[in-house]
Amino acid sequence: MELELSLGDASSKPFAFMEKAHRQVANKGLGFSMGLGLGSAGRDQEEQKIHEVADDDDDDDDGEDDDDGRDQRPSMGLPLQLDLLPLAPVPRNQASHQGLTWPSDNGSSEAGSSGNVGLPARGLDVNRLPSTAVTAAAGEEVEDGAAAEVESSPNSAASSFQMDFCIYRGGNGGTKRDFESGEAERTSSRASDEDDNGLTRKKLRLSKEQSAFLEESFKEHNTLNPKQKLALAKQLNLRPRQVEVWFQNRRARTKLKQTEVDCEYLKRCCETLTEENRRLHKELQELRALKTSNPFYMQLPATTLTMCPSCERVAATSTAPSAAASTATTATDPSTTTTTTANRPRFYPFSHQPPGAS
DNA sequence: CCGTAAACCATTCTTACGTCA
DNA sequence: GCTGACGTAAGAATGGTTTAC
Repeated sequence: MELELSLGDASSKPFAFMEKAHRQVANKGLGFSMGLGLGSAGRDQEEQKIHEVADDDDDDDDGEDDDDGRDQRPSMGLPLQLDLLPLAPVPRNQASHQGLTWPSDNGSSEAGSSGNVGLPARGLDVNRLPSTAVTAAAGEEVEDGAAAEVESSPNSAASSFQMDFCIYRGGNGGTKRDFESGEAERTSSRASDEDDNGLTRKKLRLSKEQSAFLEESFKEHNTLNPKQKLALAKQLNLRPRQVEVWFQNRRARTKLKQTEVDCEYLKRCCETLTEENRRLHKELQELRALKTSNPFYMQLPATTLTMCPSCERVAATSTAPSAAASTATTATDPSTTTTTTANRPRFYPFSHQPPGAS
């Protein structure tokens, strides 16, 4: 589990997707449902559709995949639906979303266009290039030397934050996407190993402020459209590629954590089913033994087995089978009489309360 | 069918941190 | 208590692949 970082006050309105999630809980009463696609190869084999609703843990945002059609590939196999009760609803993150605005598809919201919007009010502007670096970057991209100038104590968040924004690539290490982004390219740590003096190592990590802001953004949308990406990059003074990569890695972490949760749940299911199987085997042996000792036992037609309305089990006693069946039939609603085998209730001849039914 | 963009995935690499001699 | 080597977890970044359009 991760600690959530909070920014600003805690009185902000919950995010839209959380409201949606709560509606789902209210309407369906499902807190956790999971489908497993079985029988198909490749990625569909492990296709999982997870909706973990109202979970305060930050790895719960898979529901946001609904925003993006990519993850909606239908499972090829027959899905196995598993449901869990909803977790105790905890007030969703206490973080403020002040200033976090998302550009719509038509670009109506220009979150990053103004220096007064969003993080700059919290001091992100301090991470802009120092004057020397800006000067160096005026005609060309900032050289590694500029980053070396500002390198300071790694324990200082502010200083590292500033440094993060001052590390730029020398200009030849960009990927295709970096090139296409047209942004000043920050150096990767790999490239930075070949420093001028070979002694300094550039910081790779994003600052806490940047990560927190990205985290908040991820809670809002776990995928980005190009405009959102650009706006975030502009707000955080990062390359769009960095924002893209951060979201990709964040989705991967979310998926990994969810997979771990699913694995634990399936393990418990497996244990339960194993126990059920063991119990049924034992029951079958007892029935066979009983049949051997009393050949007339279990000669009743299936239509005489009646569902007990209280425990939803077939009513029966260890007394004379015909009498028990007839009394049970007359004592219950005839509509509960079981005649099919497709949904045949379990038969517990030795106790009214099924094992483990507590 | 082909090209492109976006997302995913596996992997590498860096950094921070804990442990221990 | 301090220090450096070492191991490890977390996260940033990369290249290849898949998928939708």
